[in-house]
Amino acid sequence: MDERWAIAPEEDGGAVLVALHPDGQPAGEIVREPDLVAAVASRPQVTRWVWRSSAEIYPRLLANGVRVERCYDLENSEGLLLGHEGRLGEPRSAAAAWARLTGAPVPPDPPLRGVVPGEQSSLFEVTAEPVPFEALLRVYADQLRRHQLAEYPDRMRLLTASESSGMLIAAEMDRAGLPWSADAHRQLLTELLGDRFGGTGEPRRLTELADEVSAAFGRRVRPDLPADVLKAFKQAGYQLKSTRRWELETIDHPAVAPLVEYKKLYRIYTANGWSWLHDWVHDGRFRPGFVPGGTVSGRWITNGGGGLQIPKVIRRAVVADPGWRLVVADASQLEPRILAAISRDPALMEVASDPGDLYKAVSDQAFSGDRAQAKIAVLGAIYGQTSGDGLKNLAMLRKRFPLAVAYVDDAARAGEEGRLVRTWLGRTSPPTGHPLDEATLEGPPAEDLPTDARKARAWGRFTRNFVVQGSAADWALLMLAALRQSLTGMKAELVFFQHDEVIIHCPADETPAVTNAIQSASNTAGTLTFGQTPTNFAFTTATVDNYADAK
DNA sequence: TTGGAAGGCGCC
DNA sequence: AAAGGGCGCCTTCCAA
Repeated sequence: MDERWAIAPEEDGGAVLVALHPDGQPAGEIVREPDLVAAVASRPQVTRWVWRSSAEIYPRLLANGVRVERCYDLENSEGLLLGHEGRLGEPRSAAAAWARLTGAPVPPDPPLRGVVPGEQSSLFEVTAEPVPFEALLRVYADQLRRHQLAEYPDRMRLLTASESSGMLIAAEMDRAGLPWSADAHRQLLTELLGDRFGGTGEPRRLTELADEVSAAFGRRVRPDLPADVLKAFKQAGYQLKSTRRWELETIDHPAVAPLVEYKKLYRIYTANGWSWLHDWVHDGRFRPGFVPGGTVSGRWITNGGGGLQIPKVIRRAVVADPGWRLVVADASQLEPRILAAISRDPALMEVASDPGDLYKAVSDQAFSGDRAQAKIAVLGAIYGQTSGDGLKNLAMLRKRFPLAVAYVDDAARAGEEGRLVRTWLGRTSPPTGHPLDEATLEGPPAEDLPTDARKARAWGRFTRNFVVQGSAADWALLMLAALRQSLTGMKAELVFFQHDEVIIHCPADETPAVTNAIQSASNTAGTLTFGQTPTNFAFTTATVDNYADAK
């Protein structure tokens, strides 16, 4: 019933494959077949395919109408195992893993990015070094052994299995695409930005706003040059540190309003304007190129197109096909609920057992009904707030939810002391010295602390957030896998995923079943990931024709 | 010409 | 209320 096979493509379109024992050893003869797609399609009894890389194989299967139930993605799992072993950043290709097993020189990974807009993502697809099939089998067996050495082997197995499942889902979502109306998008752009000068030039509205800014200063000022803007304000008697919106809005000057509006529209023009539409939307679909586990914390990224940063105002262009609907579902206040589950704080779990407004419930417990204060305190604890009311409120939070606050405080201390932290399922933070810490630690205003101490603090804020954000990503993978499972046999398709939100495109008559599937996937994921806890991972679900109507 | 850093802002 | 976590993308600026 749990039948697993290893498979590898050959250059001529064929494949080599073999049945496997549970310990990864071959359970029969290695066979060669002339057609990879047929080899998979003719073995529906196989419940898990072990392969080097889903990106290498699965798009081809999907293009030929073949779906698989589960897979084990060797290179993705190698990355997770290396991370757990404190070796994040070492090459994770099958060739590298094989080289480490044999003591040969370890080849570096091929670069991750650089795909053409609109094409399928292609991790390791182009330049991956070939590995003998036997090497693949050996690496697999060794990975099974390394799972056993993990801090929590069962959780580690769940992690690699669910992220492998994420790989399948990513490929399926990219194949389906997010329904996108180019006409609606163009109409929206014209409403917001006006006609373009000469048909393809700068939009009229941007020109007008730039003129208003200049008029307010009494001289020509280019709003997209921060240095120019700062100089102009200085001459007008305002000493600003930056031209960030929140700082601009603290002063009273006639240039502020048109400037802020200009920035907003300029951003839409450059990031999601006509050229974006041309590059990224084809045949009524936007295909972002999802990359599961693309960030160290396990959140997904997209391979170009800014797929996870679609501005709210642009969502008007996401339109269901005729007779179809979009079921838009997002997990309510996910991160505090995750914190409840991982810290096992009884009071916070009690609060999180209610699907209703969590911040309201916290404020009833600890902030005499002040929801805003409660929200600041909770988010401050998760993010590592360093100043302001959050600190004062943190004391209150600590009193009522001691285990929850201690959990993130411990993670912060671990980071400050240079130790690793892990998500619930075992995804592990990068060691200090990872390129990330240089990037993270620049910046903030000079404190009265030596550089080293400031860096340690910043790294502590990172590890503090890592355990919550990353465990949320753990949960999301299992939720997606469960949801995919319950959608099999239906016409409904998963078409979008963004951290704590999913969109399913389905025929109108399937919407009740889809809505049920989401809540049950959420419950399943909660128990599978964290075991039995009272925590409720509530979803708010909206059935709409247009994404912009979802909230 | 190209590549990286910095400024800024979109999403969660 | 303050500017704390994770990202991507576009721009300008500057050095190679």
